[in-house]
Amino acid sequence: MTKQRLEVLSFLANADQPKSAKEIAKILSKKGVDQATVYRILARFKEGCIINQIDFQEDQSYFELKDRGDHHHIICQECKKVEDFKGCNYDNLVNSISKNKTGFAKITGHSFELFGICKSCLK
Amino acid sequence: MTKQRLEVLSFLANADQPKSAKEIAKILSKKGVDQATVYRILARFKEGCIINQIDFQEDQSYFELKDRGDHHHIICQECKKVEDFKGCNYDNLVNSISKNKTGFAKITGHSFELFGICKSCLK
DNA sequence: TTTCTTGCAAATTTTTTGCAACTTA
DNA sequence: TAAGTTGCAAAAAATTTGCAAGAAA
Repeated sequence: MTKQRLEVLSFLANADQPKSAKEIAKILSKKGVDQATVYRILARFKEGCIINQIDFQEDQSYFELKDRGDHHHIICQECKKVEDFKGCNYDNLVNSISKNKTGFAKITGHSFELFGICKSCLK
Repeated sequence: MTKQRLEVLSFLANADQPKSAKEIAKILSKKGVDQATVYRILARFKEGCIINQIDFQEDQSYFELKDRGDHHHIICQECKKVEDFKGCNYDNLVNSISKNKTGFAKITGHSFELFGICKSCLK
C-alpha cells in the first residue's frame, strides 16, 4: 500500500458520486501523483474488486468504491447530476434469469443505471 | 439518408451482438467509409434514438439497433461472448423507483447488463 | 534485499474538428 | 439550390508503455 494508492482511495471515499479516471488524475496531479500511476492504480483496484466501474453511456468510465454497498444510480442527461438509489430487489430477478441461462455457468456481477431528466433541468 | 448511413444500419442489422465504434469503423473502411464519418453517424443515430449504446465496463462503447426490441445482455468476462435475454419485467421496478425519486422529473432510459462466466470458459 | 510501484516521456489508441467538395431532397 | 454530409488530414483527448529510479515489505 503506497501513498499514491491511499490518495486514490481517500479521494473515492470522499466522493459523493462516481468519478472519472480523468478527474481523479487531474485532482491527484496536484498532489504530485502522475496520471499513468492513476490509470495503473484504477486498473489494479478494478481487478482486485476494490472499486466498481460505472458506465453512464458517455465514452468515459467512472469509478466508485465497492464498499459503498449495493446501490445504483440515476443520472440526469442534461446536467449529469447523479443520485443513488437502493432498495430494489432485483437480485431475485438476476437469480431467476441466471437459472434460465443455459449458456452461462454463473453470474458474477451486473450493472443497472437509470437515465432521466432531473427536476431542475425540466424547467 | 446517405450511402454511408445505410452501410452502418446494414452492418448493425446483421450483427448478432453489439458492435464497437472501432469495429464498425474498421469494417466499413473497407467500403470506403471514413472513420470520422462513422463516429459522426453513430453520434447522430444515438441522438435520434435509432441505436442504443451498451456498456460492458470495458472503456469502449458498443452499439446496437434499437429496433431489436427490449432485451439485455449477459457477457462472459473471459471470452466476451454475449447472449441476449428478455422476459424480465423489471420495467415495473423502474416505474416504482421513478415514483419514489423526488429529484427526478422523469426516467427516459436504463441500462441493465449481467456479467458472468460462460460454460465454455468455466472448464 | 528483493519485489513491486512510481514518474517521466513518449507512443498508442480513440475520438473530434475544420474545411472544401460533394450529395441529397 | 439549399441544407446537410462526407473525406481528408490534422488535432485533441484518453490511455498505455518502457525503463530507470525509488519505495515497500
